[in-house]
Amino acid sequence: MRIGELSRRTGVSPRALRYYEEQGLLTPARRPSGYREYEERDVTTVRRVQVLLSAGLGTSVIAEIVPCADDPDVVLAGRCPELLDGLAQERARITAAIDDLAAARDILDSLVGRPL
Amino acid sequence: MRIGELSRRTGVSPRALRYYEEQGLLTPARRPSGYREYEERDVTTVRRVQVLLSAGLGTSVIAEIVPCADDPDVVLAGRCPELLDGLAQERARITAAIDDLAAARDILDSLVGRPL
DNA sequence: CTTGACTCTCACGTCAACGTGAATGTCTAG
DNA sequence: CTAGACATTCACGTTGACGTGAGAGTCAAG
Repeated sequence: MRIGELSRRTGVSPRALRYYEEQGLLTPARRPSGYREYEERDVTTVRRVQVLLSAGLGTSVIAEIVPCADDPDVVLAGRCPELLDGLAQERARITAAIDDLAAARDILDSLVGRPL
Repeated sequence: MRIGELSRRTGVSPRALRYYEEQGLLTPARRPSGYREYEERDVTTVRRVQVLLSAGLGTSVIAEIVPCADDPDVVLAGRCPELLDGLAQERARITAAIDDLAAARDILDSLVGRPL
């Protein structure tokens, strides 16, 4: 499929999809015309990328993750052992971020007079 | 106290403190020399600002909140009724952000093979 | 009086994930 | 064959919360 269809099916702008390629998150084939040709699995990849981005992961980190999880069935992990450390760190970062948000929400609540 | 001490006591850079003033989050007095003179309560204010910033609130929103909570004892809320709506929205935003982060964390876990 | 730490005000630089044209080429339906 | 939708590659613009000098004034200590 071409970039427009992938864009519609994922809700991600063509510009963003080209940006993902520039960052190494996607590597679509090219037609003789230069048009990008995407695969079905790229739909899944793009969705996964979106979630990870919203989690605050940078494109460089995601670029390391994506190829390790290229088989959606096996979904496994031990494939890229050297990533486990980094992923654990990211997980900790996310947990910390959640805690921070909860703390900020508590502050808002106290400002509004809602008891903790 | 001057900007350096406030910086040390809050862990916030002088540049950031000047930025906060520019955004209306702080309004320190000035010495004849032009030096900023901060009060004790500014330490608390800065810390609160930090938490709210980390929660994703913009400086303009915080600028509206800070003066309404200037009395840390009264901590009350109804003082600025017109803010309640906005704050409720922000609260919802924070809650949504927490949910997103939790979802992303679950995805990371599934990638690592950890069961949900 | 001078040194050094501290402060001041511009004002441009940074980073991330794109948005937004501009100029041009490709494809497909009538 | 031609119009229109869709694609390409630059390349600069955006947003927020600051970082980073530059050039100059201030202040306490020796």
